[in-house]
Amino acid sequence: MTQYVEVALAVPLRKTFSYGVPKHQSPAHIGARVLVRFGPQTQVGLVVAHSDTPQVSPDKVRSYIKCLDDQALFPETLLQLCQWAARYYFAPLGQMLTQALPLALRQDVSATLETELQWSLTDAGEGIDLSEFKRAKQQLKVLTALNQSPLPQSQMEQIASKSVLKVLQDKGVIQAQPQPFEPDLSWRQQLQTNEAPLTLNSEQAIAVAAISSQQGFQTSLLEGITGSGKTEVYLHLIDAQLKKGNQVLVLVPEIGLTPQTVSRFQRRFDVPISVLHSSLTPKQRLNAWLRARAGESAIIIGTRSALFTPMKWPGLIILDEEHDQSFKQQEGVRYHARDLAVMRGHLEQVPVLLGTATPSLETLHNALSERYHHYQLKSRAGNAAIASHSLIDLTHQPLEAGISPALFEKIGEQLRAGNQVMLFLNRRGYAPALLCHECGHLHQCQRCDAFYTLHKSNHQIHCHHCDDVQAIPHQCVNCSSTLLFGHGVGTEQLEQVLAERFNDYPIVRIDRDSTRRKGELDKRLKGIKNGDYRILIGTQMLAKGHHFPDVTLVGLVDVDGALFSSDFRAPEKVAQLITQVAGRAGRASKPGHVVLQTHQPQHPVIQQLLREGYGPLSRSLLTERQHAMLPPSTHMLLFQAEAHEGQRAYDFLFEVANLLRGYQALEVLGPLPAAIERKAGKYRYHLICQAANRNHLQAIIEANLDAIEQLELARKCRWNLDRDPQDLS
DNA sequence: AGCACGCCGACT
DNA sequence: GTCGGCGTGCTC
Repeated sequence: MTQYVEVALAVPLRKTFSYGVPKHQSPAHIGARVLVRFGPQTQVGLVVAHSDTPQVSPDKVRSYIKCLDDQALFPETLLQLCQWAARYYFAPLGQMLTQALPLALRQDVSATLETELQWSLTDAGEGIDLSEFKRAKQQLKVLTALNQSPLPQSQMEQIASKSVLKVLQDKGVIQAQPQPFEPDLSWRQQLQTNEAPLTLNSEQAIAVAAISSQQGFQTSLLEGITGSGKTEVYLHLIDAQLKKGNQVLVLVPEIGLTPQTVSRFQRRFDVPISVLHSSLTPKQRLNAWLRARAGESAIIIGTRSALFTPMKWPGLIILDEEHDQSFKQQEGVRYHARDLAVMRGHLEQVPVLLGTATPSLETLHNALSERYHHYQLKSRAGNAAIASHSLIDLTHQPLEAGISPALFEKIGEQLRAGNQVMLFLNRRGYAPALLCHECGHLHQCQRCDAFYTLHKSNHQIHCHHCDDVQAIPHQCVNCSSTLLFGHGVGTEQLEQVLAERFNDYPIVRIDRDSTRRKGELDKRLKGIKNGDYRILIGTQMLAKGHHFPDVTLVGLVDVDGALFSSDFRAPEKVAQLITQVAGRAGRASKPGHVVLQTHQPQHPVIQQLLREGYGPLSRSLLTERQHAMLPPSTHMLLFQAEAHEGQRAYDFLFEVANLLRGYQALEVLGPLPAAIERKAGKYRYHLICQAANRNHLQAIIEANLDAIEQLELARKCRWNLDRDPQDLS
């Protein structure tokens, strides 16, 4: 007999809470929401289990106030996914569920689709004599229309104004009733396609044939150079699934979810598509979620969090640009959507497809060890040429805004030939520091171990780490000199210098500052496609998701900055960026050319990338990681702690290290200061744990988590766990 | 996390 | 005298 339900709540406590079932009610289903009193507050929680013994003495247990859903909110597989993720990421289940579910479901409202009101005649209205309304033309129009058939609100508003409807409603001759939601599932009966599919080349055809014949759960890596037609493979696989009446979930990087991406799917399939992007209101998000759950959305496209969208008939999960870092959540439960997508496929028993031109070493490792199927697309569809590369050695070169004479020369050449030119620099603002020319002082943020970035356009200096903004000082804070200059180069300066030097050619800049306004990014990208601009300047934002066929020259202004980052993933990420950028440019008739500026032309990563390409380089990097005992051949867990009083954070991690130090299977490094030791006034430290065996890591941490949480210092600093950290900053 | 309770400093 | 600062402790 079920007397109690176990409820997961949105609190950072690694446990569930027992509640009683209100009298004369049957217990809420597992997966349903309940409204509960929790301490002095009322919260919405999710029932995750039934039991007949509460976790605390029965006199402490309260009953829940009411049940909000008469059935489970989502299929059991999704609850299992969240339970698995909570365990894997050492996170409270309630917190994981909170991140997975639409925000609107945390309110005390029923999870049903908003339905439209339907207007009809009342019984009194049916028998009414229309001649009474000869002089009320508007009212007559309404009554005549409804005499034919009931009409939804949207159509009624076309016929007459709200006030007219109100008058008739008050007379008791017409009524408005909510229509029950009926999902439109017609796409499952007869699949309508708009555009005809393209003919596949043999590599594409092999991948499509193999993947579409997969039964149950399989993971495949589709490694295809840019322009090799990965999307066409996706579209063929989606087609096959839709024909079977199955839904397809497509996950894309944050920046890649543009109207153009969605329209590519809409042009091909005449089916309902749900798009889950960050600018939806909570209500819109819930609607998209409910339509997917009801099976109405044939295709669901979204970023990281769309991974948790329920599907009635799941058929396939596609994760595009698998290597993209935006799939890793960086707040709350730090899950990786790629890894969870694979787990979801396993739980739902559907195939998972990871596509990219530049596989992450994690995925490559799985593919090479045959855990994943591996399909390669090596030729560019439509015979588009692969961009050529060259290096510019910056040593002893005079630079202007970081650009060498040789690069200026090439830019001029291409512009005069009527082509577009694209320049990358991964630093926004005018200059990454403000320098005093008399005493050499670099203006530093008071709250961070970082320099202010100079933003000339809005006359500010801005700390990119804590968001502090100040007016540009007139005098040096150290020596009062007025000779203050920007030190180093950012995209804003690059734009200014190029605009002066090539003043005949329109220029566009794409970075976080220039695209802050909603719709601005899309507007600028459209302008580029249109040929409105000839010089394109941007940070990594520009490298993602878009092909620019008229660009014939791509310049990476500063490769060294990225290459010499302290992060062990830096070489992998640089190689991905260079390869991705190269793939964005050029077309068959006008091949692109990529120029890398570096002070280290002999750097082995750069050398191998240019000579052999990303494929061989990534395999070498993988071997190096294995020798260095770094992921993916080992499993990593990062403890991060921060406090205003740095010693507390350090001491906490020191005690954690002491708890964990005794295990053979676990290597513990640190505590070490974070790359930026002080950020927004807080001191930050890291403790890195590594294990060759992930089950050992799991077991050791699980065995010690309670003790860690109970450390006195645990409450005196802010700390969190990051499993499989992507970024050790 | 949120919220209450509680114990010390600067204000009408 | 009280308002309010945030340290501490608890939530079925």
